[in-house]
Amino acid sequence: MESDTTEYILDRQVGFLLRRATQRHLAIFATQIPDLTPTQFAALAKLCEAGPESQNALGRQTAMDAATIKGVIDRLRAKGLVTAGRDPGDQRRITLAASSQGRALYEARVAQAQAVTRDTLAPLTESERDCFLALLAKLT
Amino acid sequence: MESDTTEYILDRQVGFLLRRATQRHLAIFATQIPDLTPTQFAALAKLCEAGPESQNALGRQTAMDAATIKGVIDRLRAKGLVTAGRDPGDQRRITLAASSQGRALYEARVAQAQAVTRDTLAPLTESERDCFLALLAKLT
DNA sequence: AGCTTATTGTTCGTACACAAACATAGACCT
DNA sequence: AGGTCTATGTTTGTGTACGAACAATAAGCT
Repeated sequence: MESDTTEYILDRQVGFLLRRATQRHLAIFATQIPDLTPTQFAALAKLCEAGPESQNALGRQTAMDAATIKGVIDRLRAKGLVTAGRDPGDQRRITLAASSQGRALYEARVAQAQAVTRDTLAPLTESERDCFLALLAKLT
Repeated sequence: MESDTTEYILDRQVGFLLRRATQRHLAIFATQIPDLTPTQFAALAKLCEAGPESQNALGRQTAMDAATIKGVIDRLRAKGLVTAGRDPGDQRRITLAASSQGRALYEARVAQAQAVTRDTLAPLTESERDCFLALLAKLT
């Protein structure tokens, strides 16, 4: 039996499906939380949940490289949601913390953020959801 | 029993996992196919598999909006992989086709492109793979 | 102390991704 | 024919993403 190894079916490639699922997810996120992007929310959430941190360390925890986290933090600082100061013990470090405004906004949006995950997974049944998340986590 | 509805665990949100899985996939793609990006390859592949098409139509088939597909096609044209001409029947349309160079490059890379999907799904077992792809396709 | 190496943050260049506003061209309808 | 609606492509602006190169600082080693 000759299998069609030469045929490339775009719609069956993981990358393509991942891209489409991400597109849908981003649309859902933008609907639920119009005033923050997913990465901005992730950074703010980490600062609120885990406390002050250096910029690079925060980037590592939120899976953003140094160049990316910089842009995200710049925008959060411009919005007054995050404050920054030099670390007295290490002159290279910038210590970041959520401002009171940032914390308030975070707390006001957590419920919607959880709704985003719910809505994104809505096409799946309860058990499919668990299965999907477990498998997705393995591809990290 | 009080459930922690207020706690937001980043690492359990679909969006975060999708982003990380995508990051890993992009890294694998860049290793296997350094001379094209995933979107560029997708556009080229569609043109090779499905034949000439208008720019917007190609965008729809590859899940890119008009602004995005334009940039992708501009870069493919700059590399000489895609040729473009006005549609005689509809003066708005740009008819795109893979050049002979483009077709040759595509054929030389299909095997690697399939390896990308294989490598990306490598952490999963055979049956997990099918399950995952089926569920992922539902979130589209 | 002096040298080396690693870490932190910045900047630049490239490439998606989408919203919004725009110009042009077809299609349709009365 | 004239008017409306839709489709096609372009442009601009904002926001991720990442690689590469860089300066400043810290840490470790001899």
